[in-house]
This record gives sequence, C-alpha cells and structure tokens, in this order.
Amino acid sequence: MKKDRAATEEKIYKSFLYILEEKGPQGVGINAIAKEAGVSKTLIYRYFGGMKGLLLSFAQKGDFFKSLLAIDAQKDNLENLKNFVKEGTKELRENVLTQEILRWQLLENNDDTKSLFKYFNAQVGKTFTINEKDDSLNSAFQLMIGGYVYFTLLSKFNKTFITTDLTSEATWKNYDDAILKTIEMFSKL
Amino acid sequence: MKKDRAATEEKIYKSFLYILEEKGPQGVGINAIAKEAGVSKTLIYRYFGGMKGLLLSFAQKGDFFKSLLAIDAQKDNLENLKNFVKEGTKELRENVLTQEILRWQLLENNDDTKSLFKYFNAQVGKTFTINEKDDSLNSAFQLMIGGYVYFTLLSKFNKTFITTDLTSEATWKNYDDAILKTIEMFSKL
DNA sequence: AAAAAATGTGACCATACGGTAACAAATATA
DNA sequence: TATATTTGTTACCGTATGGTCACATTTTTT
Repeated sequence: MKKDRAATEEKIYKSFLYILEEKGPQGVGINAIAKEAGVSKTLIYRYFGGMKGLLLSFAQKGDFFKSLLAIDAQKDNLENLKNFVKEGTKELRENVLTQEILRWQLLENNDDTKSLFKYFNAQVGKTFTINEKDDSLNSAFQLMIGGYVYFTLLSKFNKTFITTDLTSEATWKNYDDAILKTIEMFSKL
Repeated sequence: MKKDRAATEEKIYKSFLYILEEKGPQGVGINAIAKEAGVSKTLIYRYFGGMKGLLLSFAQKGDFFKSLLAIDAQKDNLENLKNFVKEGTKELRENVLTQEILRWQLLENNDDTKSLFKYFNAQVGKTFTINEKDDSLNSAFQLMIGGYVYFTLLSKFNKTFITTDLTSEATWKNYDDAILKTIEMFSKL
C-alpha cells in the first residue's frame, strides 16, 4: 500500500468540505468524514488534532467573500454600494459553504467551532463595513441583509415563506430591488 | 405505585416543551424527553405515537402568535400596522418556544416535523397577512421581518453581529424604529 | 371475587457517536 | 543492510440514539 500523508490530508479536508456542503453542520462528524475520505479516523486526530483542529485549518484557509473585497474598497458612492449589494446577495445564494457556516452559527458555539466563527466573522466584518452611526439607514440595511440571509437559509427546506415562492428567481430579484430602493430613499432624506 | 395516564401524558408533554426551550431542536429526542419526564420511553410511543405524534399534538395545541391576532384584525391603517410591528417583534424576542421552532425550520423538514411546521406556518400566515402585490414595500417589509428573526436567533449564541451589540436593548429599538420609518417612507410614495 | 384491560418498567436490540491503543506496513535514516 | 520513524488499519471502549418486547402491577369490568 502506497503511503502519502499530504494526499491523505487532502482527502480528509475535501471530505469535510463535501459533507458540510451536502449534509450541513449536523452531518459534520469525525466518523462521517473518515468514512467519506475512505480513511481511518485516527488520522484526523493525528494530522489535524481532531475536529477542532480541522475547523481551525478550514478557518485559516477559508477565503470567504473574497469576490466582494474588490468592490468593497470603493463603495463610497451610491452606485458602488448598490453594485456591492447585488454582488453580495448573488454570492450568498451561490456559495453553499458560506450558507452552511451561517446556519452553523445559529446552532451552536462551542470549543470546536469557536475559531471558525471568529475567522469567518472577522472576514464578514472586513467585507461589510457598517456605518458607524446608529441611524435608521444602517439598521434598515442590516435588517434587510439579515432577512436575505434568513430566507436563503430557509429556502433549503422550505419552498415558500407564507405566500412568497422561495424557489422563484423573481422573488430574489424583488428582494434585491427592495434593498436598492430603500437605500435610495434613505439617501435622499 | 399510582397509575394515572393523564398525568403521565402531561409530564411527557411538559418535558418536551422544557427541552425544546432549554436545549433547542437538537436536544429534542425520545430518550431525552423520557428521562426528563422520569418515565419509560415506551409510553411516548404508546400514548403519542412517538416523536411524530408528539409534534403533531404540539402543533394542534400550539397557540402561536395568539397575542397578535387581535391587532391583526384591524391593521388596515398605518397606525395599527406600526403597532402590529412593535407587538410582533416584542412577542418574537420574548417567546423562546417560537424562536426554537423558527430555528428548527432552518435545520430539517422530515416526516416528524412536517405537521408541526405546517400548522405553525399556517398560523404565521394567518397572522402576518402579506400584501398580495409584489411591490417594494412588501418585499422590504418581509426582508426586515426576516432580518429581525435572523438576529433574534443569532443572538442566542452570538453577542454581536459585526459591530452591532445584540445584547443591547437599544439595538432592538433601533431595529424597530428602522422598520417603522421604512414603512412610513414607502407609504408616502 | 375473578377475569380482563390498562398502565408502567426494565431489559434488550441494532446502530452510531467520539476517542484511544495496539499493531502492521511502508518509508526514511543510519 | 539494519534500524528508526512515519503512515495507516483494525479493534475496541464508553456512551448515546431510536425502537420493541416481555413482564409486573394497578385499575377497571364482569
């Protein structure tokens, strides 16, 4: 039998990503990852230091929201802010891994996940630079972004929210438009 | 030993509520409920038909958002709508059971939870009568309510969202105000 | 009082979880 | 080539899960 630690680590890491994407936070576990990787679970402890170390590796390597950083640098004017919103909501709905981390934060916060959430939130904070002032636009903007996250996560197991079809592209476009329109209205005050 | 089916059923049901409140959806299980009730788990199957039946009982008995129905009946004018929002957000942040059901909907949707979510969502739909039109106010309102739910759920394990303090009463008042202000602005269009 | 029905318990099953230790095999070093 | 060292597997442990079955005890009915 051929032995290759680097390749084995890669198999483990990729399996972790796969399970988080496919099964969500509840599916992530030592046994499941080892089985998916086709490898003994002992090696997860030896090479990564168990689940905690594995999540730390993920956190450090994870380039969350990288696609938004370029826009972020120049989102001082209204047009760029609107572009940022459009790209941000698109990124959120396409990046399943990001969705599952966000879902995870609603479930637990223990010794294993601590580092992951810390790195992730730091990255979010860097990307979504929030207005310092506690004005209504700031709060409204936060609520809408939060709502976007909520409905995105909800859409995994629910087809509708009350009468709103969460599977329809038009719905998400309506949400986008509503955010943009609200920003405009507040800016004209 | 005294035998009293009605009392036993009550013990089981109350234990279920207690665990859902204290441990969240992940803590809800046959063994945990039986242990908390100090009763053999066989009885959960015999009296309720297992977890599925237990959740069905909960769904049918559950008077979700009952405090909002009175306001709902007359929220045609702006003042009542604003009052409805204020009472609704308050109800949401105070009712842990409601929070955990909402959290649950983000985690799974299987044969056991199906009926619970169905009843719960029907009640939500009755309370939050959403505007039929796909206008921006409707979408903006939905996003903000969704955001409110999201931050409420997030606050269980996270003290902040980026720089916003989720433990501060002022934060939630800011959110309330932002919703009210947005509604006003859209109404004046 | 005797028989039947309802109520409740404990034991057991298969499965899965995280975690560890003993051992085999391959690779690197001497 | 002989010896360490690294890599990997298997087996096992304690605990927990959902679910069922046989049995004992209490309550109801005849």
